[in-house]
Amino acid sequence: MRLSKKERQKKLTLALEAEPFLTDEEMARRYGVSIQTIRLDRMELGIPELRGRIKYMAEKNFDHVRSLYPEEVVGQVTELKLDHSGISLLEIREEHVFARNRIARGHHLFAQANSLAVAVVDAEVVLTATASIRFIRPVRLGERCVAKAYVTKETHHRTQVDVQTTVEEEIVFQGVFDVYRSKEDS
Amino acid sequence: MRLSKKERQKKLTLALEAEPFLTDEEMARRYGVSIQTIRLDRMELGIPELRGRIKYMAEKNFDHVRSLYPEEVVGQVTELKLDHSGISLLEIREEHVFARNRIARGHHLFAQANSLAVAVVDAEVVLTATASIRFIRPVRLGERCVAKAYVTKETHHRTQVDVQTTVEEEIVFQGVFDVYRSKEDS
DNA sequence: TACTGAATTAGTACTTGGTATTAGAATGTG
DNA sequence: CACATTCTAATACCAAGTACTAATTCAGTA
Repeated sequence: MRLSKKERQKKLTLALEAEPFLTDEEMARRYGVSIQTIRLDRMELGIPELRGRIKYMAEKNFDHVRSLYPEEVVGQVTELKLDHSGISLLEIREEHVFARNRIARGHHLFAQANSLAVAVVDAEVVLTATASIRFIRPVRLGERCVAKAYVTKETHHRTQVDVQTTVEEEIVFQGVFDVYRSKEDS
Repeated sequence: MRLSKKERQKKLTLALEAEPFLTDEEMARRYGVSIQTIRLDRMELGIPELRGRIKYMAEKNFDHVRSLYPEEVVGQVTELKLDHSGISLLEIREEHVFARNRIARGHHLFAQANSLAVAVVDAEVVLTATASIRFIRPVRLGERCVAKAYVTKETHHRTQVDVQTTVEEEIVFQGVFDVYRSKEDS
């Protein structure tokens, strides 16, 4: 057997997220099933036909020009004491959450914490080596995440940074980052 | 006399600028001419058909949105066996690296691994609970990261997923994700 | 007024990427 | 084995066209 129905449907969903301009024919070819099967899949998943998807996107573009900027650093750094501590702020917006349940994807919280951990270390090259993290409770759309980082240990080429992220004083994320650094800035 | 050819064609051009989603039929109705006349007009003016216009807009929108919006699942999922394993691909591009040294920011590798770990788990709600990760060697601009995820343990509401990311067979990242799930799909 | 050329309309065959529906075949499971 | 699920096939139909041919209408003029 090639793929289970479920797997194919999941792949199909993911594929269409990345490439919404695929025809049923092309998808049938990719997964080695008939075009009818793909159509049944779309029915079950409630995915509209190609022309519908295209039109939806075109309309979104036409009357709702989006102006989102790619963030340079994840979160807004509000305080920074090099080699000591730092604070950053991240408000959870649409682009951070799962569409289904509006819960923030873990990697955004990680990204906030990680980039802060890297930012507090004062060196030319700073890279995360290892990290141990906990997502303590789900974070929802609209919540403001405050990440606080503290340098807890420093050895030859390593720095340990503890990060704690809170939403309204409640801890939602914890991480210990072991960061590698070299060519220390003076 | 209704309108001269020139006048009609000028109006038509303007109308389509304001409302690009008009069918030939609708335009024919508006100007009181036959559908064939409208088609001849479009030919002469080099205006593509409705579906072409829509698609063009959708593509513009897609490129625009995609470059600004973080992808749903980070990386391209190429294989997926639910509750068993999965593979995803991520090519490191400009937006993933530090400008200074062109080394990928850790959180992108994490995001690839994390979203893959979440994707392989077959349940309605899937959230990362904890993770323990290691960045084994820096990944550079242009390198192709292949993340392989395997489910290694399953308990009541938890699934453990091990992810290993390689670049040309060389391990660059390792992570153990402890994933919470609920309301299993039937 | 009849003629000419441009403009318009009509009609047919064909295309893409589907929907909607019915029916049958293949596969997996109790 | 029987049965259900899953998959494939086949047909009729649709929108919104392209491509092409042919006929008709109109406007100006010789």
